Amino acid sequence: MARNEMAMMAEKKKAILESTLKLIKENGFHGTPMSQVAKKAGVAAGTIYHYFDSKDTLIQELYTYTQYRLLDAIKENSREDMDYKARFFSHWISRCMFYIQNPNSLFFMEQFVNSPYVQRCSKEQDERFQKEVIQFIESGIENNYLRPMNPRLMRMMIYSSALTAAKLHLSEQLTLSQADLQQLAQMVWDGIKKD
Amino acid sequence: MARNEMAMMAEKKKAILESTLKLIKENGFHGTPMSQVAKKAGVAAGTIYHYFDSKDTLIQELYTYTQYRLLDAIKENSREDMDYKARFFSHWISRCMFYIQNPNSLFFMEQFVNSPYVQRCSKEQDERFQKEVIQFIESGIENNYLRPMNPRLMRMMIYSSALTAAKLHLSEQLTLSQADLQQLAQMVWDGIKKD
DNA sequence: ATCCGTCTATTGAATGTTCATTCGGTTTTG
DNA sequence: CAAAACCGAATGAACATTCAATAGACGGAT
Repeated sequence: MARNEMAMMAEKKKAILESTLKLIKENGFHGTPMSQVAKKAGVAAGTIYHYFDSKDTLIQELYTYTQYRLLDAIKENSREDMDYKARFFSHWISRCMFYIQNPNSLFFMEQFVNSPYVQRCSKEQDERFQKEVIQFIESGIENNYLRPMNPRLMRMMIYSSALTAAKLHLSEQLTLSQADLQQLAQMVWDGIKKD
Repeated sequence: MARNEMAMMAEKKKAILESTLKLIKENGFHGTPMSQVAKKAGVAAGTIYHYFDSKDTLIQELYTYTQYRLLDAIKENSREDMDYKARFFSHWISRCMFYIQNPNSLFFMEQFVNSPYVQRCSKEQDERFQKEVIQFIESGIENNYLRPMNPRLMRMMIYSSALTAAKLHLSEQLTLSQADLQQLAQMVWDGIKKD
């Protein structure tokens, strides 16, 4: 069993991260004591401190972990051979679906980015996550698909609409079908496209 | 000094609310002990409990308080005699400006709505705040200004874009001029208008 | 194959701190 | 003078973090 040594470790660390995610969604940053995280993850309280320096660190890492899972989900559905509009639709819908399918992640991220934690977080890391999307938007502007506009601003408009749609789907009974998502993506597209 | 009895009381209560707002923006829900709130508000810890049953209640009331201030700010700029598009622009820009001018409120509200507090909050109250906007949107659809679409969804799209723009303005150095706001409102309008 | 020593992973009770809330008393108001 | 507003030290619970002790894994020596 030499080879799953790492896997075992990763499993336990992952269990801690996932438990934290779920508990924070349910009870918020406050209201989720380390003791509960430990219990839910099936480890002792002390074990958490083997993997994370502190509660703050745990939460910071949880944010990074969630970001990666979101990016992976988006990339999975995108193909190089699609035209620009199709790639935009794919990106927007993937993002929205990820939020819908991972409500714990959604609420955690939202709490995180609006909390003082985010200020303690490195800017560089955030830049890295943003870069790809910004470039995609910039190329859209250059090639006259999109109206000329600050790419960061446009990026935020795209993000927030996906986020909002997902929240609405989750909060109320307003079930969004695949067709609804298409319509929404269309709406956002109409807002940012050239002409 | 008979007449400002209420005013005095209100002043102290208001001081508590405002202090809480500021501290939560800076330190989050956790990280703002009642003792600090008291200190910043210039009252004793016990006094807070004269006005609010508990910390939870304080935060709930703070949310309501903030909602009212936002609504007032929006109504102030809107006139009955404007045409539909102008009223939409006014609403969107007022909302965005309120967020920009009241960052404490913005971050508090965002933290609140993504926290478990909101679930303990009465649905009815939220409905009441929403009703006016929903009606405005419904009338827009009926009169063929807006594309037919679930008004709640459309409302969220409008909200989130204003919110997002304000966040961007506050977070980065990307200063949004009045012209930028106009352009953004235009962009949202293009997304929701008929045709 | 068996033992040994070392390193890592894990445990959970103990520690010390922080904080929400209480309450008996004081001041202010009408 | 009675009621309301206000004070702030005291209380007790909750919590993050520590640490001494245990268990397990691995490599190398026999």
